[in-house]
Amino acid sequence: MINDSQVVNAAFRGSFEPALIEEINRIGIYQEVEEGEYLIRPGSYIRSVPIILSGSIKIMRPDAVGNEALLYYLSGLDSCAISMTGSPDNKPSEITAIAEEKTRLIFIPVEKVDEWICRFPTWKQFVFRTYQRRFDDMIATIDSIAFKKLDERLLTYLKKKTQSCQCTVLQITHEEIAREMATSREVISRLLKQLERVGYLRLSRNKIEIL
Amino acid sequence: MINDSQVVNAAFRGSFEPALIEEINRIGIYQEVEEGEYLIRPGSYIRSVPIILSGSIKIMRPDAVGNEALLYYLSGLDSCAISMTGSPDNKPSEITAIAEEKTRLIFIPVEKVDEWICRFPTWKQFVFRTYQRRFDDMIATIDSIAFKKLDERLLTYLKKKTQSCQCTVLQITHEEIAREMATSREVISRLLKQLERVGYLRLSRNKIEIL
DNA sequence: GCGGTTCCGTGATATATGTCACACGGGCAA
DNA sequence: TTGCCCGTGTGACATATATCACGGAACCGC
Repeated sequence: MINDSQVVNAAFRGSFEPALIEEINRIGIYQEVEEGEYLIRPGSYIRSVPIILSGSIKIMRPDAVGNEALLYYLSGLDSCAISMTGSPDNKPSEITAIAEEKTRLIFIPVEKVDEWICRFPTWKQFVFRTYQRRFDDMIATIDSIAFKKLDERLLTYLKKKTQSCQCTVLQITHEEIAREMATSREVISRLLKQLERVGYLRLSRNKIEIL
Repeated sequence: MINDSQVVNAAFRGSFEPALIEEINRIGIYQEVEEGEYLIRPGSYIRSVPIILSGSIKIMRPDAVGNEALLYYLSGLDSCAISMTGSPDNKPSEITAIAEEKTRLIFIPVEKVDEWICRFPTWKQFVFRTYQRRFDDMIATIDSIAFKKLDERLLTYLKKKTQSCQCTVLQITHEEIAREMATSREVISRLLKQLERVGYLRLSRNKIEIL
């Protein structure tokens, strides 16, 4: 049985200075979430910032009528930039965060995020790198929605998914893919079937096997 | 004739502490750009961060084959978050920044952006607020591309545009709108005509008058 | 005014995507 | 076994957007 601080130490060693790791251990709140669990819902207030130790989280943007668009995934040692800024105007969140698989993370209160920036150079670096990555992700998302056709988007979606779970068999329904890509189930079914005919993958119930 | 430091002082008074304003005056490089001028092109390296004093800048994302998508606008006291992170890996820019009108700005070298964060609390606030705003903008952009039809997007486009220039007459061609919205000229012409028939605006060459 | 250029309007048509309707099959529970 | 959901496959059709083709209008330099 691994205890929390061991996990934290292992994750951060090499990235952060020892004093910072100690602070994180002291202040941070360790948590494990199961696949499908919600970390953030739109309307909730964000008072602490999650850092992903292992597993992965998907960040989605829901609209008013039940659609959602996938913004980006978070995985090892990433964090959610949106929640970083102490949101001085105290707006509620506009996004949803859902665990893609069993995920371990540690929560840092926003005040600390702020405070550490000046105390620990590696933390400052971390915060900025996180922002940068999220920007790049969002730009990539805009790119693909604005310029690509659905079949191409579906392909990159499948690629990212397999990368993030490190496997070739996805446990997922067409319906769910459709929601994440803000389209309809039938369309995804058809495109997947096409990819199967081409030999790119094999389909079965609740399962997509990439070849 | 107003000199640079007067402009800077006027813009920042109230937002920044005097010592910081003095630093900005000492370090920052003041510049004026005319409408249509490029500030950043994809492929160029960003070594300093612009803060807009007056006027406005649009930030676009070009793709490989000549399309572009509008990411967001910058105006008074905004800054471009993308360029803020000293980009330690030194990647070239992936975006384009173009002046929408005659614009005054001041460039801060990236090292200073970093350094000031710990020296001046209001600067830290400014940097984070900037990130936050850009995130919100990008999410709004994704929202509208993913969920809205073109006619609705066109409407919000026109609204933002009139807001940003503080006027009801837009000097712009259908072609340009089309490029910013990543669609084709004919489509925009048709939709605009529709809006004219409905009495929402009046069209003439190079000009759109909102009613 | 004239010729060229840029912008705009608009029909016809193509394509991509969204929607509806329904059938099939597998699993699962009673 | 029976019946029922859920996920899937697929045809038919609706709609939105893209593309092509053209003509005409406004403007610009001479």
